[in-house]
Amino acid sequence: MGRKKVKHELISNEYVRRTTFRKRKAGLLKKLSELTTLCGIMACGIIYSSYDPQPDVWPCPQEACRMLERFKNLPAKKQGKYMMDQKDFLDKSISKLNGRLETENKGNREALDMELLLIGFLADKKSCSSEVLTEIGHILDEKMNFLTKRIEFIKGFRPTKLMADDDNKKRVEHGLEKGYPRNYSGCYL
Amino acid sequence: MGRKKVKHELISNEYVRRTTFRKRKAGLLKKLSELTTLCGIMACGIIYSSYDPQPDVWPCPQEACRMLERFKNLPAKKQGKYMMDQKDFLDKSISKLNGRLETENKGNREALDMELLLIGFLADKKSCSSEVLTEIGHILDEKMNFLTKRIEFIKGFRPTKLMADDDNKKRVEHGLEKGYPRNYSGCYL
DNA sequence: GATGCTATTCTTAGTGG
DNA sequence: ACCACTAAGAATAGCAT
Repeated sequence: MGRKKVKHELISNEYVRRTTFRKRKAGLLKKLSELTTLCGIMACGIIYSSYDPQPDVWPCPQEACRMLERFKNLPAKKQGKYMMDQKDFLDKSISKLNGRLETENKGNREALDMELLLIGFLADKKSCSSEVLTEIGHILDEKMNFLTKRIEFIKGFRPTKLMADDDNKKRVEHGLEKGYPRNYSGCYL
Repeated sequence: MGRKKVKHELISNEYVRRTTFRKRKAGLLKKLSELTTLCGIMACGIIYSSYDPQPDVWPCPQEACRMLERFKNLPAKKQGKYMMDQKDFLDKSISKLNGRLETENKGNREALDMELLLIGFLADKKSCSSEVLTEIGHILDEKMNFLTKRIEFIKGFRPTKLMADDDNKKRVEHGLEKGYPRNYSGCYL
C-alpha cells in the first residue's frame, strides 16, 4: 500500500527496512487493537526486532503470558493444525539463537505445565462447567499421585550412600523422568 | 476501509461482528506475516475468540512459546513500560510481585509468574462466577492441605544432622532444592 | 453461515524538508 | 535518522448470492 507494490521478501536496503518496520508495526498494533475492540475478543502480540532491545508486547505482558500459557495447555493434537504454515519462519539463525534459551528453560517450563493447565482452565470463561471442574479434580488427583510417589521416593532417598549407582533406576521407578524435570517439586499451588 | 467508517467499539450486531472477525483476523495474520518477512524480525500473535475453541496462533505454538519465554526472561524493570494500562487491583499485586521477582532466584521466578497469572485471573471478573470460584477454592483447599501436611511431615522426618554436608550435596545433585527456596512449602496459593 | 463483489476507507512506499 | 505529505496499493463494510 504505497506508491509501489512490494514483494513479500526481506527488504534489502537497511534504512528502508527499518522505516518500514516502524510504520508497519504501528499499523499492526492498531489493527490488533481494532480487532479486539470491534469483535470483543482477546488477542495478543509480541514483536521482536534488532532495532529495539525490548519487544513490543500487546496489550501487556501479563495478558500475553496468560493467553500463551492458555494455548500451551491445549491437547497437543489440537495444536497440530498450526504447525504446518509459515515454514519460512523457522529460520535457521533464529532457531539457533533460541536454542540455548530453549534448553535453559525447558525444565522449569515443563514443571509448570500441570499448574498452568489448571490456571488455563480457571481463566477460561467457557470452562466453568461441572464437566471442567471434574477434569480439574482429575488433574489434582494426578498431582497428588505424583507427589505421593515423590514423597515415598524422598523417604527412600535418605540413605545417601545407596544412591550413587541406582540413582537413575530409582528415578525411573518413581516416575521422575516421565514428563517431569528433575527439579520438579510437585506442587506450586 | 469499506463502504463506511466504523467506530472503534464493539459491533453490536452479532452476525456482522462474526463476519468482521473472520475478515480482520485474516488481514491481521497476513500483516504479521508481511512484517516479519519484509523486516526480518520475529513476531507472534494469538487470537482467541468465542467462535473457535482453538485460538489462532501465529506463526506456530513453538515459536510463540519461545518468544514468550524470551520476554519473560527480561529483567522485570525492562518490562515496566507495558504495565501502565492495568487496573488498580492488578497494579498493586503485580508491582508487589515484581519486587520479589527482582530479588529472588530464577526457579522462584517461575513460581511467582504463576502468581501473576493467578492474580490476573482473579482480577478478571468476567472469568468465572463466584459460585464456581468458591467450588474450585474448596477443591484446592482440600487437596493442598493434604499435600502440604504430607510434605511438612516428610521434611520434619528427615534427620537434619546427616544432611549437613553429604546429603545436602546429594540433594542439590538430584535437583531437590534446585531453584527453590529452602522454606518453600510447596504452596503459594 | 460462507463467498464474491466493489465502493470506500485505510495503510503505507516513496519523497522532500 | 525522524516528520509530513500524498498518491498507489490494500483491506474491508455493506450487499448480493
